Amino acid sequence: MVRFMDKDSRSDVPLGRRSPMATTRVMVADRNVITRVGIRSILERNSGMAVVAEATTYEAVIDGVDEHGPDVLIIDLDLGDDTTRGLKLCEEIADRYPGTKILVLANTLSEMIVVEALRRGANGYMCKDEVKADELGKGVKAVQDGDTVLGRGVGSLVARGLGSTRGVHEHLTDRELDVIRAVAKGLSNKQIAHEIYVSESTVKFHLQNASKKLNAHRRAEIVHRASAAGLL
Amino acid sequence: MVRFMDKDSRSDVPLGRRSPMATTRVMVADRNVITRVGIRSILERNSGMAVVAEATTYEAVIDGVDEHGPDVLIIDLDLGDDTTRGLKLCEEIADRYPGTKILVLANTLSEMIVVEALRRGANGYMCKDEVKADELGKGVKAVQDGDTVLGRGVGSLVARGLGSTRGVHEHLTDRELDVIRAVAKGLSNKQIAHEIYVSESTVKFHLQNASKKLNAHRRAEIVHRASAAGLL
DNA sequence: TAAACACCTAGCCAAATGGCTAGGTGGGCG
DNA sequence: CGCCCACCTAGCCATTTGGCTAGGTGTTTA
Repeated sequence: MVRFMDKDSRSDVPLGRRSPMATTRVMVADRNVITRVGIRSILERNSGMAVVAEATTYEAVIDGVDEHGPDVLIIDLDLGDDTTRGLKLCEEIADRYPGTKILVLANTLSEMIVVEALRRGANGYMCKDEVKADELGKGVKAVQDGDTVLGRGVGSLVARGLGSTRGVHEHLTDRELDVIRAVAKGLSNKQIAHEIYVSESTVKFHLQNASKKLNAHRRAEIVHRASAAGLL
Repeated sequence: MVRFMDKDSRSDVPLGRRSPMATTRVMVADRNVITRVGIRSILERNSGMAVVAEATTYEAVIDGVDEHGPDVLIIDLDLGDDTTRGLKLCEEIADRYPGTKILVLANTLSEMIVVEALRRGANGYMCKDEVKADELGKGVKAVQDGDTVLGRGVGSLVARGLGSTRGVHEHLTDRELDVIRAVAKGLSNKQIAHEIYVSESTVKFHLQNASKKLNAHRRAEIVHRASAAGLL
């Protein structure tokens, strides 16, 4: 079952279905102290859950999950300078620790990232700026129950995306990202070619492919979209 | 006095200097519930301060300050779709309510925004992702005391910036921002000209000026910088 | 093994861009 | 009153770009 949390769909979330004594054990991964404290407060006070571990780096997430085996991992994919690594982390956790459900709590809302995260094993995706206090606890409970949760705004975004393009799961390759990052620095194709030791043609090739994947037609737009997706 | 919070300079913050009974009254403006709860927890539990009001929109900030007259306003400049409005808000608060000190707590760290905020009356600038739990309370106390506080990373950034370019306070005009936002959408100069009802020459003119101010040489770089500064 | 994929290269051409000079207007401020 | 500033326009020209077609390699995977 997939739960959308747009509008007033909150009423359909069945509360008290689970054994009331089984405290949900949560782990929080976010580089931001304020956010960690906030999540802890909300979860422990209002939902009777226990935050058993925290992490601020990609490495610490693995260690924490391994050591504490939480029921749910709330994670911000951006734990360093590379969101892509957060996605890989999702995959690894989902793979090695199937008992731990993953709820992504992101700063930015990008269709591409959402789809990628879900594809790689995340059980839910919510946006920090959109989520209401009570929704957080409900979201955690839902993913623990095995549901897929899409927070406010996320659901409609994905639905819209799925309708428009067939694949959508088209993610940028490493090389394409290299080129995009260079473009963001204001380099010309020639300069980029020189920087990454390939011909100018190759740079253009990667850029063309990236354009199609991001549905952009100008390098400025590519940079904008990549930036909005937290990719650079 | 300006306090930098890089490295281990925390030891030089004089604690207990103020009357121990005068509880600091704080107002928090941030669209993100988690952040609001987090700040409240940190401040009330560890520093004995009181969060007397919260706000999630630009309008509500003014109302809250007017009604509660907090000692310190902790604000995220990005309360909507336009960070520029947050800057104007700073100016207005500093102007009309000099009794309320302003501590900006930003998501992103951009030299331009920092300088602009301070120029318009903010008393401190900290970055959410960099700040440590204890620094938040100390920062609030410091701005209340009339000091200017620059959080970890912010101080060095500004110092570096001040040394490099003479002016730096060069901020983008409204029109330049219009054009940059259009560029980010992937429009050509011709399309932009049509969209904002000016000639193509004018679009190029604004872009050239923006290039100089942002020290960029290609539109992709302009978009990147503006994006990093939270301007689009 | 064949397909799929990331990656690399070449050339073509119209269109867009960057970098400049050289003008114009109206509003605000010392 | 000048002066600065945001804003608007024009033209020039070398360079860059977008979009295309048409190849090539090596690795992974069904």
